[in-house]
Amino acid sequence: MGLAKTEMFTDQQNEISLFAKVFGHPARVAILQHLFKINSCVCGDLVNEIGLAQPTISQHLKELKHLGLIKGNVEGTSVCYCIHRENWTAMKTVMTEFLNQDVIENQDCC
Amino acid sequence: MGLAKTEMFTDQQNEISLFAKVFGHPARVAILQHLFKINSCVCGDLVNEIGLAQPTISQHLKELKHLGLIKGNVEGTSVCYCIHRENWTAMKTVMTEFLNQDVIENQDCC
DNA sequence: TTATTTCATTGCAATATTACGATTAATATG
DNA sequence: CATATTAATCGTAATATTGCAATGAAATAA
Repeated sequence: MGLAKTEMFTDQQNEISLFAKVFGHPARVAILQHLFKINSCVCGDLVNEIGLAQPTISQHLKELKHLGLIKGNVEGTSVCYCIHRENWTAMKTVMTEFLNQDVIENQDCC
Repeated sequence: MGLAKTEMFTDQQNEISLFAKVFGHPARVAILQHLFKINSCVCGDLVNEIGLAQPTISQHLKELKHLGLIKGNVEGTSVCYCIHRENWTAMKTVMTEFLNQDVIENQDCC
């Protein structure tokens, strides 16, 4: 049914999977890396930078904004985007805790 | 259309998105957390533990195994699963580098 | 006003994902 | 042997995702 049964899982598990899902497309990874790299707002050149059509980029930006990872500000006829640093840090805490579950060596039994 | 244009992105960007995608479903997050929690192999009770049907769990396990994050070993009529700790650590390096991009405060311009 | 620019939205086609019933394969047990 | 147990695979339905052409909305420029 193409539909995750979220009610069977904890809020934490659903939150982790939502953050992970938004990173699950290379275009969104590329957009975020570019925003970090220029370390300020980007106005307009993301379409040239990434190489997908303008409506496609706009859709990816919408998803990133919906999760709160970026901010968008209208600036004349263009819109400036940048990382939402507070929310990024909060997301990082959640994801890092998941990734850092104890990895005890020589406990493998398979 | 329904298909990511991976050839437009770097290997690193594609790798990050592949790891993220597998974490993009709460059932797979729950499976991994359970494997870490018991800190050994689990034989069979994942279906009871997670609450989805057996073919569904089997499919999620297949994806985790395909990415190398878990190991499966046949043990009589059942199969034991556990975290592939080496590969988990390698994955963690890639993901942590992505998450830890510099977050410099007071640089926001929007 | 009439372009022009920039980005969002709509609508659609192609593909992917999720879930599970039915079945199969493999091993164990009586 | 026959039967149970366990998990993978097949097939399919429902839904989600991706990508873009066409269009729309809002601000600016001529």
